[in-house]
Formats: sequence, structure tokens, C-alpha cells
Amino acid sequence: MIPFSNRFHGHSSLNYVYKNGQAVRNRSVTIKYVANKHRDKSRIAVVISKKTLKSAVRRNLIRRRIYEYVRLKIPDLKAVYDIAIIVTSSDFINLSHTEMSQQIDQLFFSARIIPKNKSIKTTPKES
RNA sequence: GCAGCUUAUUAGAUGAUCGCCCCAUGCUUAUUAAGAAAGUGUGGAGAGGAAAGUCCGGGCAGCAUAGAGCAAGACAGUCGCUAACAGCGACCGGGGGCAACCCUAGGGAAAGUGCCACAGAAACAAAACUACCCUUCAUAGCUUUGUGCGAAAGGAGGGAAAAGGUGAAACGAGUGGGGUAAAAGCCCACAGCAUGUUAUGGUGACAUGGCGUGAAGGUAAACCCUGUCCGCUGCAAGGAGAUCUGCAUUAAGAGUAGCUCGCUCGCAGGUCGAUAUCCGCUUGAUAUGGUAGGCAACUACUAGACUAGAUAGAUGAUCAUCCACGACAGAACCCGGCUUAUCGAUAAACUGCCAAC
RNA sequence: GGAGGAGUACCCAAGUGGCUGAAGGGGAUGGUUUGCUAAAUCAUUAGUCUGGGGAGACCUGGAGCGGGAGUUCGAAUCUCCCCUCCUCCG
Repeated sequence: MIPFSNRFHGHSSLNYVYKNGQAVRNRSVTIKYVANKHRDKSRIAVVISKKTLKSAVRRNLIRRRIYEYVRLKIPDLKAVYDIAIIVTSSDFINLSHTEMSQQIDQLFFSARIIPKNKSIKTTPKES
């Protein structure tokens, strides 16, 4: 999980991201993001609908894996962002760790939240 | 050894690195003290047998310290257990299995009402219809020619409820004998059923036997009757600000239930501040061990223990090794059950068959 | 987390124990009408799964009212347990 200060608190702050954020998406994940100049720390949420995956255990598992990977990316962000990662396909549960990290890296780069070459350098360091 | 049956336990393990929530405690922001917040260090602890479905029951909270009557609803063998229950235990009756054992919404149909389609003579009150039997009328005919006898079909009167291609079910006591014009528990013997009473055993449901009486279709997960229980809403319950104006003080109105009573309460609006935070929130019908009681469910006493409390919601990620290659699945106020989902592994008791001693 | 409701043919739906071969409407298919279409009008329609027969057109048996049990002679309907979908709450 990510620290308490990097989470969203309350419903309305997430609604702001949904309404005003920019979106990048691929087949199974959508990322909405918006820059926030009032805060010192970025906030990140992972959203999985009960309709996409019925089992609570599997939803938790996806959420934890994404949170864990994104937690390591927080220091690399260019600025302070509010980010919502919305999972829209139940196939996401079957991805291996490398497949998952590739998809998220790709989306983060195309959103221009993190610089490309740094993201390539950091991943071997972490592992 | 094979096949089966019941119960209980368990629910991947170990290590490395990086992280999360809560609690305790130290330091810093910050040199009087106290409190709050943020950061940071150390230590402790961190999902289930079903956490699920929300199907029952209870605690707790608000409405009266939850009160009365009706309505509505739930339950249904007996005795016990329990805070309570539609639960559990033991037993009784019924059904299944060679057996261990399993299943069982199991009060009342002689209080009343309804329903029993189609088919069938008839669907529950008894009768009618067909067939059966007797008497009689009348006729063909026979004839000893006498107001003699008299078949079948037919008309009339009567008998009995034994027979009736249907149907889930047919008047609801079977078999054999007697009996009769023909029949029938009409009578007899044997066997069975219901009910009353009585004896024995059992707390009881009930079981076994004696005596008397009797002939009653099914359906109550149809209405209903009998007995027992039951107020409603649910932690999104509920609690925690400041201030001003108007109306009212009996009455009116409002509040919790479908209605009646009863009970309680002043009501309406504006402004500021919020749409959040804190409390409720985990020590409890608590689990574990021991002793005693009980066939058991369970209860009493005792010892030490504290074992999630989040709020976009904490147990994870990555890697390595091992094996049986890991099923179903994530607490949200808390308990007791039920039901449903579930890869396997282990242990114990018991039953049947086969073999050996 | 808690409370309530619904599920019948491709779609909308009626049906509260028995002749349901599942009413009715839309849709689909084929006629009539028109120079052609639309509209109107008439007729047909278990159309899903499965067993058997047939070269095929088609004929025929069974199941089937979200799924599974039970009560009953008989269940879309009554009872119980699941599944799916929808709505509400400070």
C-alpha cells in the first residue's frame, strides 16, 4: 500500500479528477490525471468496479499490486499530480508482474507524467 | 485388504529486500507547563471456517424504563439446553439401507367452509343410471279348453348397495364359510384398523396387553381451529455548534405501529459555520486449559490471557528454496445458529465382505 | 454496511393450482393493395434445447415460465434454498 498522505480522502476530491482530468487508456486500464498546485504530495487512487470483477479478494489483489508498483514511481513524478487508475477489464488479474509494469510505464509516459529514459533506468535499480 | 459410514482438526512452509494500518513509547518542529498536529526512531499486534447469503434469534441505540386491545405474522411429536431461536441434544413415531447410519414443515380433516380439472354411472350428502333378483301387468306360444300354464323384450311396484372400459383417488374391514329370491359384518372364524377405558413400563411423546364400542376418502406449504411467541426502526441507529425573529401556552399540531386507546413533546423560519470531524468501536452470553455434574446439548467453579478496529477502507509486492503445487474466499457495531461455496491432507470410532491366525 | 423489488418467446408483457397447444401487442415471414415503397389490411409463427426417422423439405417423442429441491393426483402459480438485475438510505 501507499502511505496515508498519498491517498485520496473523501469522495468529492476524486470527482474533481473524474471531471477535469485528462485521460490516457489502453485495453484494460484507464488513467485520469490532473496537476495540483495546492499540495506538496501527489495523490493516487486505484478504482475497480464491482461490475468488472465480482470477487472482493481478486479486486483487492489487483489494487495492491498496482499500488505497490506505483508507490515506487512517486519520487520520479515531474510535479504534484492527482491520479486515478481505473481498471476496466477482469483480465488484469492474470498478468505477470513484468507485463503489468510495462503497461503502466507506457501509460505514464504517454501522459508525460514521468520522463521516459528515467523510467527505464529506475526499473532495473528497483529489482 | 477392499468397500462404506460418522465425527474432529488443519487451510502451504521458510528466508531476503521494500512497504501499509493500529497501539505503546522516545526524539524533533518548539527551552515554563499541558494538549493537539506533522515528521522520525524502537517495540508489540494485524481476516475466516465460512468473514459470504442476510434466512432466523438476541444484545445495543432511538422512539415511554415498551404499556393495553384488535389486526397481521411466525412456529408446531416429547423431554431437555439456551440470553433467545425456525437452532442444538437425547428420545418417540414414519421412511430408506444387509449394517454402521441417514432422511423426516411430524398438532387438528368425527368444529365449520372451500377445492378434487379431464375422464367416469357417480368425486363424498345420499341417490339416480347400467347390470342383478322378486312380484305383477300384458303378449307370442303351449294346452288336458280351464276366468289353466306362460319365455324373451317391454310397462309398473319393490329388494340390495356385492358388480360398473374411467381416474391420482370410487363409499374405504380383508380372506374363508354360512345365509338369501338375489345380496350385504346380516351372522361366524381368523387377521387388521380407529376410538374409549383399563393394567404394566416410561418425567413424557409412546410401547405392550385386556375389555367395550365403531366404520370415518384426500387436501390445512387452501381458508380455518387449537396451543405458544411476537411493539417499530436499524450503527447510514443514535449523540456532540452559535445566534436572531415570529406564533402559541387550555387548544391545535407533531412524534414511534396498519387501527383504537394510552404516552411524550412547544412550533415554524432566518443568519453564521459545516456536507467534514470526533464519539458510538471493541473486555465479551470472550475464547483457551483444568476440575466437577450430565448419555448429550450444556452448566458451575477456577487459572492465567487480551487476540483487527480500518473509513476510497490496513495482511501486500518482488525474488529464492522445498513439498502434497495451494480450493472457496476479505472483518466494517457485536454475538448465537442456519444455509450456500470449497483443492486437499491428517486422526479417531464404527459397519459389511474377503483372507490368515 | 443496511433495507426493498423484479425475472414468462427476439422485445414489451397478461396469466393466483387443472381444456396452456402459454392470452394480447410489437417484431419476423408470406399474401392483398401500389408503377415502386411507406401506411393499411389478412394469414402464419416453440421461434429454445434435446432423442428418433428422412437424401432433403419436413415428421415425431421429451424437456422447458431465472436454476434446484419439496407439498399436491397435478405447480408459471404454494413453501424452502441458490443465481442474476434494479432501486433506496446522511
